[in-house]
Amino acid sequence: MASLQKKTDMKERILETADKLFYLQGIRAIGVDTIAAEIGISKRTLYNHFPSKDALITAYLERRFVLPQPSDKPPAEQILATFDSLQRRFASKDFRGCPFVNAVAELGAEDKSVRKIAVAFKESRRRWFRDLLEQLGVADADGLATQLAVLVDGCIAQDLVRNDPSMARAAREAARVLLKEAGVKVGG
Amino acid sequence: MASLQKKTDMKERILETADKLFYLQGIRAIGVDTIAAEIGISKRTLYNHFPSKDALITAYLERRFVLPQPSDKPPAEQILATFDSLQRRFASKDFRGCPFVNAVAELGAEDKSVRKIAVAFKESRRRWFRDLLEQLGVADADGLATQLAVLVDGCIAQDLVRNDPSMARAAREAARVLLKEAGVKVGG
DNA sequence: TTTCGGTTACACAGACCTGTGTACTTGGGC
DNA sequence: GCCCAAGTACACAGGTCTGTGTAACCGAAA
Repeated sequence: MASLQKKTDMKERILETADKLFYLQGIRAIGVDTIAAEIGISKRTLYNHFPSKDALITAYLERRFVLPQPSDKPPAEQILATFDSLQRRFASKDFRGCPFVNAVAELGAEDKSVRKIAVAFKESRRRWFRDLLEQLGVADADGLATQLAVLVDGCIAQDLVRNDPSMARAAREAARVLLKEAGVKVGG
Repeated sequence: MASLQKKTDMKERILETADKLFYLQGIRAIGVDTIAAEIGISKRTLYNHFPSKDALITAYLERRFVLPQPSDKPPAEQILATFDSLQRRFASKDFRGCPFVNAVAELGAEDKSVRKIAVAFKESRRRWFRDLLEQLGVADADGLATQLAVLVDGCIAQDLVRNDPSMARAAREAARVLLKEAGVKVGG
């Protein structure tokens, strides 16, 4: 089974490298040769693990589909912490927007499978907000969750263009006001 | 002077077509051959009007740099009308997100001139919001303007992925709450 | 030792890209 | 009628891309 282990290792190494290059430089900007060269493997090996670049793109996006860890912190705190976490990520030079939004922007709407993953991701985050808001007893949890999701993608887009992490603070402040207006007791 | 007229016409025709194709299908996805073929001109003619594809990309984005018309409607109404206008544009099948955000996503951060135009555009809209908020006597006009700009780009990104014009309504509702909280009297 | 899965090196097809070079046509102004 | 700017037709250089074909290699398991 050592060979099988090695096989999955190789697949993961390819995905890691593809992730880094696709995300930082763009999916269309990176060729499979570049990915193989970066790892130091032959292009043949890459194609033995993924049947096509499209499959690699799909796997890249699926790997980026990470849900927030469940937490026992108060829901309102979790919601606001989302924006603090974003602000920290904005500060990194390796942050370059939302990979799903970027992929849809790059590949166009005709690419069904990519758009499907992107929609699923956006909806999963909106639902995460909604569940927390329901725990808080917010009347229109669904509507407010949508507004929070808009704030998240808004500050991400703004930071992508401007490279200004304070966009996350602005979004956080807006979120705080919306929560308060919805009757949620909220701290700092 | 008829020939000069024709010359500018040709340049404008090239730009129009480049705009349509770049915006709907992506800058990297469209080659200069495709643009020339769509107009029915030779590639040589295109290169007689623009020295390079980069120049065409820059001109495309500059042409998209349209400021809102000055209006004598009440400032709060103008602000909220922004989101109504977005909602109408979302409903069109030809809407595919913000061309500036898309260009930065596609071409990467290394492309200085593209990013510069994108930043200028984002900032010009934020300033437009800020001026209106100052007319309304809002205390932190600058901060609130940033929040409104975040809402705009947020619902655009959401609609790009989801194709759901109601994202503009959600952003509008959030904007209404933020305005009210800032002490602005605001209608529906 | 033999076998075999995974990998390598490398050439190649076929497509597409940007940008140029060149000789030809066409139509309006003199 | 002639000129000349603008556009056309078309080949081509030189690069990139995805994906395949093939023969050799290497290390571990039988």
